[in-house]
Amino acid sequence: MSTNTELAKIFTAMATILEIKGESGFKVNATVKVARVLENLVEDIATVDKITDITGVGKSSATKIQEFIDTGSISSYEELRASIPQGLLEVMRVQGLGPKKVRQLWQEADVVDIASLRNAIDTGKLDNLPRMGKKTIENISESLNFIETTGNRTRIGIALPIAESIRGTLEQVSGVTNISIAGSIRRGKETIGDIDILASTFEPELLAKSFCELEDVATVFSHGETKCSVRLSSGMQVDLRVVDDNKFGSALLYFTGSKEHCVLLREIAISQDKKLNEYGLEPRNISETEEAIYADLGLPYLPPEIREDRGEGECKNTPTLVTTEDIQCDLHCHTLASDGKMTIKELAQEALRRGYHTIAVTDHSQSQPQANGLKPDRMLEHIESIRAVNESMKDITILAGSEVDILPDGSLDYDDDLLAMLDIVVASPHATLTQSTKESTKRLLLAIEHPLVHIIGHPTGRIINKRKGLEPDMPTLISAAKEHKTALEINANSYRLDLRDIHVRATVEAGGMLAINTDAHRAEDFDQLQYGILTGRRGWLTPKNCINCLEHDALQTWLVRNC
DNA sequence: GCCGTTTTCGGCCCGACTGTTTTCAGTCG
Repeated sequence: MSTNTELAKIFTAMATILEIKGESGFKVNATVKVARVLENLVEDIATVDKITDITGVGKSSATKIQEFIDTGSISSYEELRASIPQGLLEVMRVQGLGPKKVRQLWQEADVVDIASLRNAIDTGKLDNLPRMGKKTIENISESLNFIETTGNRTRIGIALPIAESIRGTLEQVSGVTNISIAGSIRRGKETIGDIDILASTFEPELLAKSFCELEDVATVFSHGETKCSVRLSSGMQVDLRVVDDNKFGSALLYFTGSKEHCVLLREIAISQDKKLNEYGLEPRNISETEEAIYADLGLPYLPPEIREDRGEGECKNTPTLVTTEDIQCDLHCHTLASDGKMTIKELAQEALRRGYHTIAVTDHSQSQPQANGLKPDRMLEHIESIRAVNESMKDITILAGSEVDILPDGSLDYDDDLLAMLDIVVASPHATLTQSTKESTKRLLLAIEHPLVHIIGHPTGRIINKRKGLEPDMPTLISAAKEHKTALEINANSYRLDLRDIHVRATVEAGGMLAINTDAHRAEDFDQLQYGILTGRRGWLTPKNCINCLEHDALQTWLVRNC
């Protein structure tokens, strides 16, 4: 785990412990903020000259961070950790339990972890506690069942289709005038905590009823006039908010978040003697559209994907972020030759159907036997087959390429003579993904510097919620990629989304090039593009930094630039 | 704990819903 990630976890834990101990909410918030800043930091915190120069990190936190860098631990954190049972941090994750109730459970019912909480419920130990009625205990018990069976946040590739389906169903309900997905799905985050739907309607009761009676609903948490919460049988929580039609913009802004972005906007409002909430921006009572609210605050329209309080408040103009319509080619796809399900021709026809001018066939190299990776002699035959199909199809260019393994020592899985015969080389790490930062940086650096490599495919090899992947020194890689004109891939597969958003942002700021590829194995995999686009947009990616947005001839020029 | 174009002290975003109360605390987003 990188130092930044480790420290972010420590500060998050510190904040939770402080909460349980009843410390000031402001102190808790400040600590949470330090954790967030560390999570979003691209460079290794150990390499930062003056830690207090980072906004949100003051003297006290900087001292703790420095202590961790020097010694590998933080004494005040260790003391804090020892002051409460460790299992209480887990208990805080139970829906409906906040710091006050957790403290009460601990001090008055000896609850120290999930198991003892379950036991306390089963033995009736909670029955006589103040403000702990039958319903509250029932709710805790139900949440406990849920946390015991699941846990992770949901990948956007799962959550977005569900959200779209719910939105589509509710849109048909009589009286609905406006309906939108909000929350972290609208912002395109790689994982989603719950689904937020915002609607306005002439018949709020009917909409709420329709929502709570959706086929997949397993539990109804709350069923109010303006807010309903349910859990689906899949475990996902869905919140529906109902607002007046003329307040839709301010409500959409509010419920899209992020929380940090909304705080930023309210602070900007306050500095202008205005007041912003989900009902609008006072004193001029602006609420109909998001655009009007941003305009009254003196800001350009900020797309949902960049609403993370990562500097968007400084924007003078709306950034021109990449869209799916800008994408003109896919440069990382598989066929039957390795582990894909399409022939070369089927792949090209699908690309044509999507309006692409170019498609790259990049099957696996020899070190991927489980994926039917091609030995050099098969690769040579495959190149011939690709050229033949390319000749036979008029309206699309089919590139003969390979997804070549970057071996653990940084060498490539084919020799240079073979690589030189290819139109495009995507070099990707697949195995030995537990290397140290030093080893993985060296490994990827060699591939970036290789003159025959065009793109580094899924640079870290992470699988969301499953595999951490490599943790190379990204600023070093980004700077080398710019220098050697090697593009870094955003693998659009929703399991991967690798590079992740903050590294895309760092690449864009460094002036480097990115690719957004679907890594398609079947025709429907092209639909994953939307997740890569969302990740790109979260990284402030513009079409001019994305090679998939190049016109046909410009792409050809880019491909031969180093050869 | 963090921050500063009135500030190095005194603020720090805000409203809905639930369950338990009988006027509101706690949680959530």
